[in-house]
Amino acid sequence: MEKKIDELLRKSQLSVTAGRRKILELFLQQDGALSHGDIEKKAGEKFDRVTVYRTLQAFLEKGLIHSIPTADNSIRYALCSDDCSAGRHRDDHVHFICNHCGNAVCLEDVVVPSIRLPRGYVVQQVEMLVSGVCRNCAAQ
Amino acid sequence: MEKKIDELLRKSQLSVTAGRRKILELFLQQDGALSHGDIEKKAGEKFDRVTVYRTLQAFLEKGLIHSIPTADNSIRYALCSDDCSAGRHRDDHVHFICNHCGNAVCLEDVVVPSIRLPRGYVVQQVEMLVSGVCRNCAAQ
DNA sequence: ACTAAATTGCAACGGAGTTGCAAAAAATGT
DNA sequence: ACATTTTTTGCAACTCCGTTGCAATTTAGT
Repeated sequence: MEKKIDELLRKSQLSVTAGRRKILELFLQQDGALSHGDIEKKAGEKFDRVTVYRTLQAFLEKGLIHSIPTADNSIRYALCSDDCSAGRHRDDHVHFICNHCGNAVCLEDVVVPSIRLPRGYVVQQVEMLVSGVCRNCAAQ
Repeated sequence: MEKKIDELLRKSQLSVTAGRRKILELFLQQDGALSHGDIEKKAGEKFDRVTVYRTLQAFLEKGLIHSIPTADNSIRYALCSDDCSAGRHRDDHVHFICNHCGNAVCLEDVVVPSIRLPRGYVVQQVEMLVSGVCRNCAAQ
């Protein structure tokens, strides 16, 4: 695990530091998405707010994570799949947010359907955000 | 026009005030979506920030407008179609944001396609956000 | 191990959004 | 039209989020 984390960082051309290790570990332990606040809480008091911001920004730039916009204006982040990097970004899956537990997850298997826009529009990115009740919450 | 505005407000069970008239007018004059900041600028120095916040909140609650989440964490608001009200909300169209001019518009004619989620998930709302280049910007 | 480059923590700042409260304006009943 | 009640507004103050500059520390490369 330790190895894997350091490898991932190096592969993304990021210096290996305690903060980045810890934050990347949090993402790997979690199958859902994390907000800045989540990370600050889970990381304990060990890192400065600013470091968390800058780490997330670096991860974003290097294509380690991608951001998920939400209706309540609180951006979440989730690990990208292996074939993402700073250059190319494959991010064509649907995002789901549970209105009950608040968790956000990537539904990697659900591909965003293609759509036709009126003529004249150029499509660059499509984001599909589904909210409802997740599997865990619905089961209760 | 004046008449129409007052009627709309009354229909939504909102007291008619200068601020609400003005802000609703801005939405009617505009075919795109407006952010809080846009409204403050366009309304001039006439209204307090707080009034704008509270007005938007009131409009949201009464179903006059709906919010559009964006990737850059700046919520926009757009007029709802006529058949929306505090009770029922029909909001099944695609939203488009231009990366060039920054404008956000509702593509009322483009319906969000239905999707199948893995079993166990309960879908309550689907938001589809397309970004790219809008008709006006692409034409140049 | 040494040096250059990158990262971190701190302090400070600016912007966004919220709340309490008194003054002002709108709605209501007569 | 007027008085009363209810709602809305503006102000001040506050919190929270995110950013920036800078000095100190840590990492990477040789």
